[in-house]
Amino acid sequence: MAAPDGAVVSTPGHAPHMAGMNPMHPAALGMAHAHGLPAHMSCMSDVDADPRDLEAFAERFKQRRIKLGVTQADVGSALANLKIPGVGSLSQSTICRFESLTLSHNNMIALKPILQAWLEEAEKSHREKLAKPELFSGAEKKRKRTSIAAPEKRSLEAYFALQPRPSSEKIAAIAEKLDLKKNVVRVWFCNQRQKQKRMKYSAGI
DNA sequence: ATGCATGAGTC
DNA sequence: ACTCATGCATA
Repeated sequence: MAAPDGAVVSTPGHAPHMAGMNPMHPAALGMAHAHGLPAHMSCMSDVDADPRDLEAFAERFKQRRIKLGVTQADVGSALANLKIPGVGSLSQSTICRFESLTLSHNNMIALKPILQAWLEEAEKSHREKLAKPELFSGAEKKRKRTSIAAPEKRSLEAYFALQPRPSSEKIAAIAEKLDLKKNVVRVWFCNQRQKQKRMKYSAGI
């Protein structure tokens, strides 16, 4: 259950990505600074939502979403109906991560205005519940998810602690040692690094 | 809710 | 080859 109704979606098999998160992303333009902070930081960014606001919003968002009896997946697909330029649908995963703040700060800031817009629309038309026509249900290619066993995972974490960015050669060596595909190891390191940058556990915020 | 994966944009 | 936003599949 993905693409709601091949409307704004350009590529038939894939939802539009939010290509590069520019500090001036169109979707993030509507939110300026809503707090009365005395600006005296060296670098001035128009779009600076501090973590408190994001945290508060994410929480209210989830609470109201549930109040409306809407699932994370519902929100994701409903976003396409907002017809916001450059904004298509999102997955349950992303909505979930937004609510739990497990996204990068920049990602949170880019998504906030979009989800805020949806929330307002949803609460406004609370009475007139619209039926979503589920268009396709074809049986497509199933991606398989490799599962790294605990022992291997522990080794990877140990390597990561020593060297978060191993060279290609090093990755190959690790892969062979753990009997894993080199690509699996490479992706694991990428994901591990990305994990460190997620909002909730990031230091300095 | 979260692990592994993809793809666009960069460097 | 990496980062970043994002998602399918699965626990």
